[in-house]
Amino acid sequence: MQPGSDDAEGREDCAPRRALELFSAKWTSMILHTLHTVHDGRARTGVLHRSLPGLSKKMLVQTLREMEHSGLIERHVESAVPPAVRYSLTPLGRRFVDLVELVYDWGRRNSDALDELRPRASSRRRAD
Amino acid sequence: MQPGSDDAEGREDCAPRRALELFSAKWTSMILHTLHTVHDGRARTGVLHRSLPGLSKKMLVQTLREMEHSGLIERHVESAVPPAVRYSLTPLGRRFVDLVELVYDWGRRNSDALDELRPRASSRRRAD
DNA sequence: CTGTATCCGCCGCGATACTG
DNA sequence: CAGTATCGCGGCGGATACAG
Repeated sequence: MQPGSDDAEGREDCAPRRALELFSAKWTSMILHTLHTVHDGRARTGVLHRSLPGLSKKMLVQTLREMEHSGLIERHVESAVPPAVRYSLTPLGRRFVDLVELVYDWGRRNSDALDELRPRASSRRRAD
Repeated sequence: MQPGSDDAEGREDCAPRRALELFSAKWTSMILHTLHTVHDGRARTGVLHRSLPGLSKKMLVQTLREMEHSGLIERHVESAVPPAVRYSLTPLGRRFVDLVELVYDWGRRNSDALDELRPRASSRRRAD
């Protein structure tokens, strides 16, 4: 698929597509959720990292960069030595978190249906 | 990260996590959206495929399998020769589509903020 | 503490060919 | 038309080492 051509079902839906992309990023939603509910919208890198056990440092930083670039969070350097950096939600980030929380709520409401199977996205060997 | 240990911030949040996984699957939401809004919740494979220009056949079928396994859709073989298969939303699928539509709406409402930047997930060489 | 750079295995995903 | 199998590449993401 060429970079010049559109990718799927027309351009008029590109904004919703961007919203889906935000959710597709593996850790974005969880980082935002943690930042919002655990740290009240503002936290230092290390603290955030410790709140997300399965997340490697590399992915944390990389995702934070993307989130910053997407306008979901802001990066504040509070001291240079020793380095102290805090990340906080932007207005867009706060609006997106609301959506993320809706997804979390949906998951909780449908936990019984979701627990019944193992979806195991991709590369499954058998439907068993 | 070991398979035996939990992966992030505890198990009590596994259902929300599953919900996020559903969104993380690249095409699931769009297929569901198309199936729901364009085909009224029920469509044949080829028709669905033609409604999603950027999606390869392989990914379509693979994603449909996963969605079926996740309980979002049902597969109906309506005739064997020539093969005619239809996919339709399950109750869970219908509930999930509602959520997907919320995300689409959110994207449309925030299209101005989303259009201002190119998030380009991963492997970016420069911040602008 | 915060962040970058490099190496590298794994697999997501498209292209192609084939079955019924 | 619906689906599977195989190959191949690009990049996701972990581990490690390094810098300020």
